[in-house]
Amino acid sequence: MVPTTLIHCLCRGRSNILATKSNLTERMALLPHSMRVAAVEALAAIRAQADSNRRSKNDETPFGCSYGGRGGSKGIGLGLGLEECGTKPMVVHYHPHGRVGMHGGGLALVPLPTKPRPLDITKRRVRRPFSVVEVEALVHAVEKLGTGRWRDVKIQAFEQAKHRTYVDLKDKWKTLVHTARIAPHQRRGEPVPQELLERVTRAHTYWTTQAAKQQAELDC
DNA sequence: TTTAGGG
DNA sequence: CCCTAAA
Repeated sequence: MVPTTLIHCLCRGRSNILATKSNLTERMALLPHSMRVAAVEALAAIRAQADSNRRSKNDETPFGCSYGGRGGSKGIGLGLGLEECGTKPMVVHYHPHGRVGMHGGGLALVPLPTKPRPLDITKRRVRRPFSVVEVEALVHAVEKLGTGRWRDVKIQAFEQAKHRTYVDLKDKWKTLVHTARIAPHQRRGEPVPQELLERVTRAHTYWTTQAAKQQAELDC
């Protein structure tokens, strides 16, 4: 099994370059190819900077560190000693889609998280993209029940799908509304038929208006 | 537990 | 997907 999100901060403390070199290599072997390529570049760049700094300040050597990240940034990186960057510990983050990266190629140098990740990636559920069939079922249910009864939507359209909670359905609806608004080329994953997206927009507009009317009644 | 939204 | 304040 190849973990897609690396183990939580595998190397927190400092250690010499020799001890972490193999460490890092092992971890990188588990990374998807795209990330591995970026990682090599990142490490080379950071190492160069670290070497440069060390020459003038006789600091400690950098250490390898990889960990599971969130929000699109898969943690891969090289932690640098406090003095390495002249500031605080930093690590190179690789962003699959290069949105946040500032060094091109989706790379970004960000502060090394000090406090333990609040989430045990161990408990995180495996990703399960909604199929078009599921989207169809969701849209159908929302068209009839509305946007504020996810528990009912779950019971009526996903009763057998034990891995789809009503919160998941609510979240999916949110992304569907968003998907319907952005340009097709910005969408990812299995394409959702345009007609289905139109129904999403329809239902969304309808139920939003409906909720507004309800509110108006309560106001007067 | 369910709703509702931000993370 | 996760986290969680409110209801």
